[in-house]
Amino acid sequence: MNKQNVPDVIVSRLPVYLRALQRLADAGETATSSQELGEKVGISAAQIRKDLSQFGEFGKQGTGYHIPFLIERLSQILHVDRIWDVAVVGMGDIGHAVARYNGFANRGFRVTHCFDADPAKIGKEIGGFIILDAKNLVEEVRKAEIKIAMLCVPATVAQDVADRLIEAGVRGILNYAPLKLIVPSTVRVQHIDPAIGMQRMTYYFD
Amino acid sequence: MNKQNVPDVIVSRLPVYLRALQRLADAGETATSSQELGEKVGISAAQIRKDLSQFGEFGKQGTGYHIPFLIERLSQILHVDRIWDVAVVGMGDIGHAVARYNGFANRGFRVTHCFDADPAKIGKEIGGFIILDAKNLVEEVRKAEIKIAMLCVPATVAQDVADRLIEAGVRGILNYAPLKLIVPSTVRVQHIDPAIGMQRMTYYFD
DNA sequence: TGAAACTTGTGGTGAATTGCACAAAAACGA
DNA sequence: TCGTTTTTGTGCAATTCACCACAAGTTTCA
Repeated sequence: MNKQNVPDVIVSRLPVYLRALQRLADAGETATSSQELGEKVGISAAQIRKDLSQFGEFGKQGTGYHIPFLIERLSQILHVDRIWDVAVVGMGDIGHAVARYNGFANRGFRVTHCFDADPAKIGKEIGGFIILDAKNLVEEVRKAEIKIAMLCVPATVAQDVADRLIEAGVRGILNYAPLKLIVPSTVRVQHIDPAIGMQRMTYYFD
Repeated sequence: MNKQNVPDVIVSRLPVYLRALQRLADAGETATSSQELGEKVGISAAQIRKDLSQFGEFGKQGTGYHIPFLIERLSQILHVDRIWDVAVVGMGDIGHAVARYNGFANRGFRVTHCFDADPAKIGKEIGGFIILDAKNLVEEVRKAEIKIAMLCVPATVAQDVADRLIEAGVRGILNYAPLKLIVPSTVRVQHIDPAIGMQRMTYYFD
């Protein structure tokens, strides 16, 4: 259960397990096995058992895993047994889409703040939120105690905005800008770049 | 240069190198070193040299790498020394955003076809394209010889749409639906799920 | 009841990946 | 010209990671 000892590669798989379990639960299932779960997520059964064993003994021999219980434990481990408020910065096409994204429901997140620097956009409404002036980003994010941000600004200003988010207390950034952010080791970054995903596929094409 | 022998993990880093090199080129730079590139992408210099050496000797001792040449070679290796036509299926918020995404410019891709099954959306224009009827997906995709698709439909129909894309000749799918697709080994899938990215960060939060 | 069928958690093993260190080559400067 | 600096490509070592196999616990069913 010691956080220091769990490799990143294992942590990165836990959300995948959780997502599959929630789909099973939604389908009315109450029990599963490492075998079945492995087929759903494309990971070997042995791998799943070993990953989960890092955090405790959640299964029962002969029976497998009780889905609601495993969901509860994984949610606790991943700290999504609560709702995290999220700020979206940059209200272009991507920011617009993620702000309205309904895929966060029951997964631990909700967008509560949207920012943009463009005067033409400030004050407009998107998905029930008023777009706030990016000038007040540090102040607003700090006041709302937001720890997670989605960065949807152009690459040219991404590092600057990231610095200000961190100054405001943000500890995790989902980065849609096509560059690597330089952040302190206390801050986590996840990169999302569709073009990189596509280039990882075209390599294998003729 | 043998494709079979290059591990996936190395291939997955090449687009990251390419992206950083293109940024350097845009900034007017013509030369770089594994050291400098490593700092830009957050990967050790030795790792970068070893990765590149899988495909040839692109650098020169004492000098480093000539950026335009390395961009050219990496583009060839990743098969983005051409433009791939891309189909977007599902014109919800995400599909809308990726169809209009301008981050593909100069990275080997352009959206040419948009599909949706909703009669209210069919025929409407998005980013210069008319939304086509998903009923004709197989026929249209095959006719246009499209090999890459972005899947932005709800999870409930994602597998079915993926099957039809593959039937139509698609060999790579960028999947925004929150589930693992079952595909033949000849087809590549890249998953994009913002919630999973965020849960990979909250694990490390208190 | 008892045997057969399942399934977990884990020790051991082999493979894959990363990091280190250095020879060799090129550039630079005095 | 010649020593110093820079940098690549790579053999080797160390680490990390994934997989196999099995004892032990549980359920099922005759």
